[in-house]
Amino acid sequence: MAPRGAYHHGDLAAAAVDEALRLIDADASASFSLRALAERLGVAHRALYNHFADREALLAGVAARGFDMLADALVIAPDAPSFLAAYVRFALARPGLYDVMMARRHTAINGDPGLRAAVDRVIGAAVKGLATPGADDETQRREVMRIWMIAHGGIGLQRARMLRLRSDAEFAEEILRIAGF
Amino acid sequence: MAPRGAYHHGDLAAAAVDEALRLIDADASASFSLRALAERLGVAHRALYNHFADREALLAGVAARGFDMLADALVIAPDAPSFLAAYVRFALARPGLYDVMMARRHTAINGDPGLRAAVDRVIGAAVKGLATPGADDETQRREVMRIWMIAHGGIGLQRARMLRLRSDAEFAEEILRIAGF
DNA sequence: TTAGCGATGTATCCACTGGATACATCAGCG
DNA sequence: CGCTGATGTATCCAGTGGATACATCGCTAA
Repeated sequence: MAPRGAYHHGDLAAAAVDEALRLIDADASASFSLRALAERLGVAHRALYNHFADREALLAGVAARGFDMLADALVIAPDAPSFLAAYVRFALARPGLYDVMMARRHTAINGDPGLRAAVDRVIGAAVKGLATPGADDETQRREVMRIWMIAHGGIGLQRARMLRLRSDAEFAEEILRIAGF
Repeated sequence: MAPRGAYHHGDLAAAAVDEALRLIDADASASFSLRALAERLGVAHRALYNHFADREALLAGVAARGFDMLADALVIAPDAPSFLAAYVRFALARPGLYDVMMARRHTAINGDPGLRAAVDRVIGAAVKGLATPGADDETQRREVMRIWMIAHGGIGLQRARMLRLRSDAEFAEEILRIAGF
């Protein structure tokens, strides 16, 4: 909307999402305060409310950007095993962001068109990246769900250290075997 | 420790965990404040700090109780499909509690002996409930991980409405097929 | 050219939160 | 029977998300 030297700040909405991503990555959770975020942007904390209805709306913006980045990481996977590996790598590299993405509720996803579109990009990448030629649609759909469940569940359990594995590297190897690759 | 008419309140620690469970179930998240909890117990909010170091310690207590209840729900499952079904039923019936259980970090689980023991009860139930006779230990271990990943991941994706299924009932049916049962 | 309007940002306030410090109460043991 | 340590209370604090009122200034229409 405001490409260059626009008004007071430029494009505060985008800058806020950028900075929020940095803060989230920094301590692997979305525990930052709006005030800390605003201070880093050199702006009164209330200025953010001109672009986001509330904290939740800002996080929805962060989630949308996260799904976009995830889709970028997934579309280049040449086959199912590398697809799964790329997904796991993304989630373990940016755990705070992954949490924000996955914590968004149904209403948020369907309410925010940008967020919905980004999620759909990821789903599209999954359908293509996990396609098994010759299988009917129902089977393909189920295979996407199966891999996604194993990936998402494995990530959560590994992060909670419930699997008793020695390292993330060992986990990355193990999950491929478990998925049947 | 304080069985009957003990001191001022009786057993505030246990009562606090009970009441926290109610609040968590009520709005499907652990968003309650210590003050609201204390008020319901008829006690100054600071009294809780005589039993829990901080909010996180209280939630660790809640998580321990959650794992105990989950283990109770799992040990009676006669075979692998009913085990999976029971796990999913528990998590979808008490989403707030399930989140609290799964959000506990490595340090919390290993630091609190009660929590650790409760987690081990669940793992023990899984190993028994999912046992496939005649398979070697490594295979059994991997099968436990596979089902747990599918269950935990499926639950998370279903709750975020990422799977595009019509209802929790449909999900419960679908996940059994996906697990290969 | 300029008036003023709407978008953006600021100043200040509020109720509420988790947590800290200091003190009061009282069960049970010597 | 008096002391002590466990338990609970009173009060304070800085920090939080959010609200209301106002200031700034680019853009557009006359």
